[in-house]
Amino acid sequence: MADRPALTRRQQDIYDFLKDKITTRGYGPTVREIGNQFNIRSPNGVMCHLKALERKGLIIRESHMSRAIQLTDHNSLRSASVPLAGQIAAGIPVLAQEQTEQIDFTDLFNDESHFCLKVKGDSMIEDQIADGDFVIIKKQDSCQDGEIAVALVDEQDATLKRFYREGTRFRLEPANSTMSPIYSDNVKVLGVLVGVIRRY
Amino acid sequence: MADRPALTRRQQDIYDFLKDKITTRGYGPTVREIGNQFNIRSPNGVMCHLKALERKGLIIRESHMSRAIQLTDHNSLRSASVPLAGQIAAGIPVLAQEQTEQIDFTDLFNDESHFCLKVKGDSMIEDQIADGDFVIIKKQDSCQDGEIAVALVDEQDATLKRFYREGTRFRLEPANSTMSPIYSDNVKVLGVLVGVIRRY
DNA sequence: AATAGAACTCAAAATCTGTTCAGTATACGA
DNA sequence: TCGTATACTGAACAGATTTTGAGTTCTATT
Repeated sequence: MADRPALTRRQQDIYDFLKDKITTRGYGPTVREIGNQFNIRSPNGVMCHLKALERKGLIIRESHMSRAIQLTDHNSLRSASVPLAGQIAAGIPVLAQEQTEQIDFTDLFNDESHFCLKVKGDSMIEDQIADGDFVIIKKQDSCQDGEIAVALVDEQDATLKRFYREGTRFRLEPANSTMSPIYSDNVKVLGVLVGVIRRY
Repeated sequence: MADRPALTRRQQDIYDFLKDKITTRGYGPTVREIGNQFNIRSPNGVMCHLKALERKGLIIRESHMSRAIQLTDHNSLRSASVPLAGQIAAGIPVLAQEQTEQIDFTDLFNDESHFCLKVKGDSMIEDQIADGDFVIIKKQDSCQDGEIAVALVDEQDATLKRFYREGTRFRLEPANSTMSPIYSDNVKVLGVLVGVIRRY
């Protein structure tokens, strides 16, 4: 985005404080709260900094309104979204010049219904799930045949596999032709795969 | 989490309004702003709702402080993080009973320096990047040999490949044994791969 | 019919808050 | 040395804001 003028050490500290309060608490500090934090006894001492931050484009304030401080880059830290620049391919690649679209991944990050597991091993490699990947699992106690699920086998071992019902027993099929399926009568589904995240 | 008492229609509307303001603007509304939004002429009419929401555990307020409304589930929507429940493997799987750790993916979602591309085709399939995956690219105009990068070839075609310098020319190598590398003198790096996200 | 809770109106008090005005001190480049 | 920017103190004002108390209306329940 726009490159902003350099901040002084003090201004940076205050900006960080604002950001922290807004993101972790949900509302910003008052002028006096900031002063209290940094041992500035006069509200005007703080006003001076806020004006500097606004002048330099880091925050936007609504005048005469308490705590009405917006961070100009608030949206970038708010949700799990990134600009979608287009598609990219092997033979005929496309890269949109200006990315207008934003793609949102917040659905993968719902604390209530999802959890995350780090993958160990290559048992799902043919489904492009590699060692070290993080899988996002939606909690549910059943799933359909063929879905990739986290299942607890014999009340003991949890594993990520494709899930199939075969009469009374279950088949847990790895996506790796060098491995064999697990068969068991005692399989409990913990959740189904809804996402994969890999970091480089 | 804890299941909360049911809200009335009105309370739900007001809660949604609070949530919207806090997440999109960075600071919540005042009692009067809420009243204005819902045509409640008296601040006390709003107070009544806020007290109900606090009693039901959806918000926490600091008394006598303006806009000092916290959403109790603020953290769950704030950042791109999910509980990390442990590791999961083929042979010897581990699933932590209680997930204490939270794993954070916000680093992948920095609007300023990252962008996202949807992958088309199977040219990187052997690196477990499949058709339809989203790749997170960190903007930079150079990269090291062997890194996976988005590169513009002949000022025309952008492509995701492993990047190698070979004297004056460049080699862009697909991770697919059925495909051949691209060779060109005119290659411009747009960014390097830092993450992959797949949704099911 | 009586009771209770939700959802308000109106008015007023007690705080909070942002803002401004008048100065002070320090560092830094011209 | 002068001017400028940063970083404050202290005091005071005007307007915002939360909170409370006293009632009213409506709806659903008993």
